[in-house]
Amino acid sequence: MSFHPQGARIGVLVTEPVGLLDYLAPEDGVLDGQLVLCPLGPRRVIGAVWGKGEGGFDAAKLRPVIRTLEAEPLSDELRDFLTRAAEYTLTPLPQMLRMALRAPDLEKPPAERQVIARAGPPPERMTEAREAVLRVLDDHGGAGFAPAELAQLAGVGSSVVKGLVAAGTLVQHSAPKDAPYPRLDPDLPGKPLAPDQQAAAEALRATIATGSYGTTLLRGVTGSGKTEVYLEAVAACLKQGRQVLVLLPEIALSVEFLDRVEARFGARPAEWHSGISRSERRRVWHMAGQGEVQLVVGARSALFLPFRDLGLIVVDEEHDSSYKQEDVVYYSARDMAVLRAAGASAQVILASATPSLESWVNAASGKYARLDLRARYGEAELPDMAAIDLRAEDMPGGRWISPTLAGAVEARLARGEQSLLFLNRRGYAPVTICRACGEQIACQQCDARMVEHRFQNRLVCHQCGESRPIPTECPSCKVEGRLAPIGPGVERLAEEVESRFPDAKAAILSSDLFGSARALKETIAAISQGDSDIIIGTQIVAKGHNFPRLTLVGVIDADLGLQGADLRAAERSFQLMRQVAGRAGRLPGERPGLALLQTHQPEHPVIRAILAGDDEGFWNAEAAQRQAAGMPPFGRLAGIILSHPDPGILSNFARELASRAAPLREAGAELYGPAPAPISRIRGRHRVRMLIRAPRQAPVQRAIADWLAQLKPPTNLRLSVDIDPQSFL
DNA sequence: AGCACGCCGACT
DNA sequence: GTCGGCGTGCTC
Repeated sequence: MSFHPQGARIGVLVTEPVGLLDYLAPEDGVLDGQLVLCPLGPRRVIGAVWGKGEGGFDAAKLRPVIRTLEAEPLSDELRDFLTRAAEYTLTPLPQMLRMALRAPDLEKPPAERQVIARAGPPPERMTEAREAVLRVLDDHGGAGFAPAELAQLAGVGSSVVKGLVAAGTLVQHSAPKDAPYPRLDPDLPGKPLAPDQQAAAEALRATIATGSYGTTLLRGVTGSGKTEVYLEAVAACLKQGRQVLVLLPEIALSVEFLDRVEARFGARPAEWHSGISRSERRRVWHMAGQGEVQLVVGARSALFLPFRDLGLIVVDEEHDSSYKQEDVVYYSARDMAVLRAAGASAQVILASATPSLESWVNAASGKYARLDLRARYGEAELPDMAAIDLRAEDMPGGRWISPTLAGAVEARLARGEQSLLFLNRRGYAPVTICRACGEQIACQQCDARMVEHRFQNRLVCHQCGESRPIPTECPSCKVEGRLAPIGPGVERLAEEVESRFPDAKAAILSSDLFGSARALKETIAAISQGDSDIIIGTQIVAKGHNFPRLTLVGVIDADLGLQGADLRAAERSFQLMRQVAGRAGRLPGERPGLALLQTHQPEHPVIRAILAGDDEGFWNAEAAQRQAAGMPPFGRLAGIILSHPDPGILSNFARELASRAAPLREAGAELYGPAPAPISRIRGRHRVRMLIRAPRQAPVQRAIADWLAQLKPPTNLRLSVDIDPQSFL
């Protein structure tokens, strides 16, 4: 971290897209990483000192930095991380800096507040009110209360406090508003651990002791106590005096988590997410830089906090798709955590019951260490599972419930138990075809077929939400009355249930059929009370609702997620099927629940793995398939999205780009597209996308940068690059 | 990103 | 004749 004396030429990274600019160091000089206020045209902007100046700019035109800001300089570690993250994600460095400077009022001096402290002897005239004030102060060890706060706690007016200050008993002075966080005590005893938890905790403590980088995949189902285990690693890291970051996918989880931290370490950690107040945000940011916060619990953006000495990052529920940011900057928090930890000589713990394939493969190859926790007592066991081979069933057209499944439903009806029929397809029919000309009605904006929603009497595009009334004549050949719905959605399935089980009470759970979350909740509550005999649902039923009398789950089309262009289809399908099947419960003293999967390919590896409850087998099969296809994590993908208000300009530019793919090919990468993006138009901007696939070791980022540098995009064209996209349909 | 400059249409 | 639309270009 070098020092630049006054008047020296320095490079300053500003958050404007212009990026690195040269300035003259201000009076008293500056350090690398220091935050400075700079003149930029008529404006004043914040930047970070980024080494010596480039030197290309006319020395006579250099302007001096206005002043340095009162904040800890960004560490070499953080600046290095931002640089590497920018290169990895192909994000402009200024935008990366923006993420690291997400604290309010950086240009202002540290906020202060007035606090009261004891200063002299008791006042000559003591009153009841004055005694109350002094008692409160003494009870709290003379802690720094604000005047109003103190008066309120003592149950007196603020004039009493003022009077005591005037009498010299108390003194009012200013103190920094950004107070350090209460110390966590890692020496408090943790919960007693079972032997396998103990062993895992010991292994994690050993990785912390190395003081260097490493990543561990911690596998454990809900209830296996993985939180207790990684809290032991947190304790070890805190004992070393290093900071810890715990990333959680949802804020909702954090309240419970904060309580657990408090129970374990005696105080609450700092929080960082979109819901915290301005002043709290500022406090966390500054305290992270000063090393006055030991543990931050946060959303993915917490990865960009200016930690002084980060020793451990825990990514809880590492497979969660919300870790992949897909709006302003495209990045995967899991990958960025590893990147940051590598530069900070910190450890990473990826915790999950169902790890992503990426992490699983990294663990299998030895790149990550791996620890497994078994389920604890009291966990629901998986139901009995079996496939129904649809090729061997009598399935007349327009029917989707096989005789075998129907028989199982009848049996539950007879016993007064509930059945769940799962079909992950909203609406009545996914395809509407013209029997005269063969036309399938498609969305005009998207490359997708319109889905009939009979309750709303409309055709709806599930990509962009466009809808129109159901026509009676074919939009292509204009023939009347030959349009026919093909295939089932939950609404159509409900129709079949009604005709086959006329005496049963059925309920449909589909996200589009409820106006509000509350209406949905009420329906779910009613079902839980046993109001329905047969529940027909899309994937919203997978989300952990508990239906106590539900003993049968029938998956109408287990093949649905297996094919398709999306590379994560099987991965998601596996997790979804496992979750749905898990809804089938055991009644007290009865046999386990039953899950039946209707399929045309019972020998499919994914189906077999689901039936066998064989995670290991599934991930092996999935890994082999992705490897054969050269898909992630064995190959690399990048998605390019181009948008422009004018479709003509957009497609011309996209074609131009596509025709100059030589730099990509030289790096071993292939370019696919351009094709209309899944959402082909957003707020008046047309969108197309391209996909790049490359071998794992190929220098993709470099190749893409070279490729894009060939053409200057027309004004108003927006281009974003998504390295390692999660979905690319 | 802002902010200025600059070059063409509908108003006092 | 001017006010103002937003395309283009610059900021150390």
